[in-house]
Amino acid sequence: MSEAKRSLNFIEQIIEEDLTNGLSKDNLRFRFPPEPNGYLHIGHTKAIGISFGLGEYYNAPVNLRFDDTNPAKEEQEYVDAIKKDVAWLGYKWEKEVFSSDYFQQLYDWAILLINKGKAYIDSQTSEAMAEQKGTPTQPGVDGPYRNRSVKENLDLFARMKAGEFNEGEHILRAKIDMKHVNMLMRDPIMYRVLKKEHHRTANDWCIYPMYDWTHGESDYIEQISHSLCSLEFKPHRALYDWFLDQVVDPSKIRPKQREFARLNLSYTIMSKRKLLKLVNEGIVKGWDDPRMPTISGLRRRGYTPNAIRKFVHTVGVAKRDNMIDVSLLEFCIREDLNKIAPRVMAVLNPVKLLITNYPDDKVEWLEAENNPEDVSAGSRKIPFSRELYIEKDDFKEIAGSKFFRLKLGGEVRLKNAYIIKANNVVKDSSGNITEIQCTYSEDTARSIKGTLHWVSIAHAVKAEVREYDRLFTDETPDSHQDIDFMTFVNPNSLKTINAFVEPSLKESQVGDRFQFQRLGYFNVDDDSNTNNLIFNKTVGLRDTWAKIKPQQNTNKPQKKQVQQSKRPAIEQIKSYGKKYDRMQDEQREKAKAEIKELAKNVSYEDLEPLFGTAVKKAGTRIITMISLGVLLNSGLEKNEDISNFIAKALEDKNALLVEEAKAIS
RNA sequence: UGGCCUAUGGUGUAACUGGUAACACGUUUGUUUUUGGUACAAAAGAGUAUAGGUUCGAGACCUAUUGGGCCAACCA
Repeated sequence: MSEAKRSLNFIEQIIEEDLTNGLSKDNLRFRFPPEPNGYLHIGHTKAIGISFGLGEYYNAPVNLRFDDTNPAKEEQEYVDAIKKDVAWLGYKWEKEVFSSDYFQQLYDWAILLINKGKAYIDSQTSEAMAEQKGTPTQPGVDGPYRNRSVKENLDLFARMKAGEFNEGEHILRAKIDMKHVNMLMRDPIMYRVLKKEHHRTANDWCIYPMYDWTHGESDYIEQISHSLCSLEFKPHRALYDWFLDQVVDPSKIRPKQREFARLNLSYTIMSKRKLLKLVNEGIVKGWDDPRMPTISGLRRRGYTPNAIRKFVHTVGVAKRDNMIDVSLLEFCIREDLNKIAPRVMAVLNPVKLLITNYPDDKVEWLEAENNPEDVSAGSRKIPFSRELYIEKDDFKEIAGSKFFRLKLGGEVRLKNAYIIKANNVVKDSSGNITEIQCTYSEDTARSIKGTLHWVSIAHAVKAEVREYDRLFTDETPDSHQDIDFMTFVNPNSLKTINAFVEPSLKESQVGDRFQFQRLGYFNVDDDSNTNNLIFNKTVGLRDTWAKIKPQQNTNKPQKKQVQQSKRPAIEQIKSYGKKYDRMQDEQREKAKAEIKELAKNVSYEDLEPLFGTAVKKAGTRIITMISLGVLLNSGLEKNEDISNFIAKALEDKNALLVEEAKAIS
């Protein structure tokens, strides 16, 4: 399509470069390598979208590889769930493979390394080894077993495999460099003894390879050309390459690891461990609870694969940390559902409406369009009668001119039906409205500002509607070092509503998606059946009326501001300099006061470099002048540099600068 | 007292080998509308972390700072 001018992300640029440097397009191959220790979540969709997206773009194969090297945490249940989720997203993998498929090859290569003197058996406790490892700022030291003979290493390793040792007694380490600046290169562990049953290899092995030893070699075995992962693996790249160096055949494809920034979504957590905690502690009903950011949760909530793929694409790929607003996800799902979801009517919070001039026993089946965005969706019939439900929110006895809904003496259109006028209300003893009395008019051609949805009471079907709010009340629940993420759990994330829906919904099936007109998008929950209809609210409609109404819950924590206040005073002052000379008078006064306050925490050494600021950058020179004034006031002696700076400013053509200079000269 | 990564509107991503910043979301306004939805139109919002330098010209190149992130599991 319009690919020609499309700008490439940095990974695509790397691939294009490799292609122009002689890599054959046929050799392009990718992989998505989840560990089967939990369910996939929205964060994974980025990694999936990148690798599988590349596969689609270049028409190259993509393997689905389960990185199952730790039998203590991995289960078949997760393998099945992951396959289901990836397939549901609409991606097709070339091969389904497992790291455990390569256990024998990995073992053989390990022996090769031992023979080359590049690996040895260490027999210390993990504490002793950790101590020798040093810290990021301190080099490590060699351990006592580092120079064991090849023969002894071979013998010990064979006996490890044979199950002669208990967990923790011996491990196999690569022999690299205990003083390396990269801690991962300080003789990393390749194999440990683990007497656990593996979900695929059962008890065939009692030694298991570590991630670093496994990953690059697996990529190489599969001849993956580009191995894409998230940024936290950047430090592993050196080791990835080192392990590859030991076994690589130059005539074959040598995989390249490249890293991108992972996806962060506001108000949600992405850690599998923490997600598991929500499940285990019963905060949610399971991995597929519609409030969960898991793919299965989103699916149950009513999200479409299209919407999620669109979202991932829109988010883009780069290397800087990001925090994506949930509103973008919501936009993507609305956009998709708007095109495909049939429109129906449902009342969630009912109040009775009586049409006094409509015959008691009359029922009309009125024509209703199924989807204005899609004429081929056709139409259906809905029943209209004397007694209806409308939303409580859609009626007010007295209201201003901005209220387009029903008020006493006012007129409104009932969607797909007639125009009505409210004449009277009936209230109970405590003043609640129990009935609104109206008259209707069959002249529907008139133009009327408001249109309401409704259901006929006699025909309405009862249904349970589950409305969800965000699971956490904080924008970044798991990034507070002193506060546990569980304290931000929103106690009101689920609201169960007894609603009334139009009769055509009686036959709806699990998974069906609808737009409840004027309310939002809903789908039929997995728990639903014909006798007990249950809907999930996927997402509300965009609601400009809600913005007009006064709100209380929208004060977002201003992250940027918080960060800014932690910056050194001089940095904050500098950022004022950029715009100072362009500010409105009032703003400028405020800024000036702020600068004077900040300047109290600034030393002369901080300020001095700014004296050299280019002439054209008047703003910076002004804020420097103001800060200098504060310093002089608190006892700083004038020196030659200061005098020169002031003298030069006095001759400047910027009036503000001259003014500030005069003030302190 | 280390290494690596990173810094562009409120958010996310762009900007071909240097030519003063684009797209999407969000925000605001208007038009259309039997959904306060959708669609359409428009507006506001960034001197590209800071300072210095190279250059006729720097978001891009150089230098020095300053934020932020990652790295010490027999996890992946």
